[in-house]
Amino acid sequence: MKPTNETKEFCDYRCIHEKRVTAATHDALPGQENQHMAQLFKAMGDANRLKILWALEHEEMCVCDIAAFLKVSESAVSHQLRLLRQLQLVSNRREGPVLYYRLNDHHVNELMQIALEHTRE
Amino acid sequence: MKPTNETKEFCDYRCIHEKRVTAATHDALPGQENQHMAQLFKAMGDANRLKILWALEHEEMCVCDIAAFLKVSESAVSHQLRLLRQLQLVSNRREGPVLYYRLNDHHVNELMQIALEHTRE
DNA sequence: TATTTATCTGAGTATCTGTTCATATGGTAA
DNA sequence: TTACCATATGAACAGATACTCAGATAAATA
Repeated sequence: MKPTNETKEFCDYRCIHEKRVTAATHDALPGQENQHMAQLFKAMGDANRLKILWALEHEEMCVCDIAAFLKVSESAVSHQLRLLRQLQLVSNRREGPVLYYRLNDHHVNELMQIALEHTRE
Repeated sequence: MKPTNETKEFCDYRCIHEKRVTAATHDALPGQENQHMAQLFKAMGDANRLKILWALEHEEMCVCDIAAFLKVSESAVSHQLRLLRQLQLVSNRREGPVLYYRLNDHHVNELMQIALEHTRE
């Protein structure tokens, strides 16, 4: 699949990579930013995590609230919250033994709103 | 961890689920929309697919262009494009045996821009 | 027709992910 | 202290995912 000038002149339907690939490479995101963005989307790309983020957008909730809401175990929720915490999408506040979680990133809501529009078209 | 009114009155640090859970349930997305949104984010939550979408935002490209750009096999690209096609995020146009792919959803770019802002804060 | 190019597809496989389960930690109250 | 509650954590397991490989398909040309 190596395109060459000969093949290009010989037969005009052959793929001509160079220009497009170099253009794409030129406009490409730095690998680090691309990776970071993918990580964000991946975090939002799970039905339960997305429900958590949607709920926390409206009101802070503790782990067992979320577990009851999602109808899954508190352990499962805790694992998901750890992931969201590591990405700094949520933060928490302690009140006695109870941890109240809330959204910690204003982009998350914007992303959810656009995705919602998307589903409604 | 069933919360009851007795426990609530008895000990004020216990979780009080009912109000929050019912509030969250009230504001919750329909399961179908939630699932659809998660699917969109999941599709964008892979480094290679995100690179593809980013590249196609700038210029239409054929499969072997994309493969050369990403430095992965054409087969792998074809599998990823099928996924993106099924979600109607990209579409293609045939020119002889060559298929040129392009973005087919104006939300994708908005989402990428916000995610990019996110990474830069 | 046979051949070549570009792409697609299904099967197989290694890796990643999300859950469960058991256990640990931190805070509160008797 | 001891008991209890809310949450966190690590190991283990099942299912999902993304790649490779071999073969199929569609279009152009000889």
